Amino acid sequence: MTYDTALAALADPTRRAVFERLRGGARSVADLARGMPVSRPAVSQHLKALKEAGLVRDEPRGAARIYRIHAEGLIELRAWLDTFWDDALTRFKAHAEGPDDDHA
Amino acid sequence: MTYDTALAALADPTRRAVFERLRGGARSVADLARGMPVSRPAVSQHLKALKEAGLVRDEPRGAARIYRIHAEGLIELRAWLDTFWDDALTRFKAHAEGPDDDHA
DNA sequence: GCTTACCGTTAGTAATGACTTACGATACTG
DNA sequence: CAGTATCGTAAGTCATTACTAACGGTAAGC
Repeated sequence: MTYDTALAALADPTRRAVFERLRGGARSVADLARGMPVSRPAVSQHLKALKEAGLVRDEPRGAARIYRIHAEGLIELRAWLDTFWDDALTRFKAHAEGPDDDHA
Repeated sequence: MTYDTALAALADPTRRAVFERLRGGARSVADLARGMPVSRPAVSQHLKALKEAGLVRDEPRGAARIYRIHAEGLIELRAWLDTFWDDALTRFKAHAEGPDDDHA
């Protein structure tokens, strides 16, 4: 999976809430949907998007499917964010050593 | 700014491309828009969204406005991502020390 | 085998967001 | 002061997305 699919998957507030609900451990769709302001099929659709983004994994357990967070799916996103820190740090060092040249 | 606004701001492919174009240094709207598949006002709108998310800053330079990346705007998003790593690490440790209990 | 529980998908609807064109405002130059 | 360059915004259009209701499939229990 790539960071752009992870970003897009996490951008939706409801989908992100579904994702965050999984922090407490693996849960079923019905379990997740309880207490949420949207219907169970909507939660199922969001879980599908999170799965396609590589952020969650599921496994069958009887008629239910148990979903859990797949933290590895966030690796690329985190690495991408870090490149901006590296940029800022490089720029800071260059500034400390001499005049800043904005355009490479 | 909060991580949810940063996520939403970066989720759009075109807006993210605008953001990434700024890695090379501060640039004007017209400069950024050159070579992009959308119009200059569209780039301006995206820059507005990035600014509201705290991801870029601008300054006037004559009739032009110069935009540059504000990496500090990514702090909260990075911290939020790290909490998932912390969760995974905690869970791994607990697993190594004894039976895994999925539900807290 | 019927009932219950669970869930993914489809089709339809409504809301949202991305983009464009046009326009007016600001800054700079001659 | 007129012309040029730059840019943000408004209004309109269109595509995309989130959500619902309904349905059919699977698994388990009796």
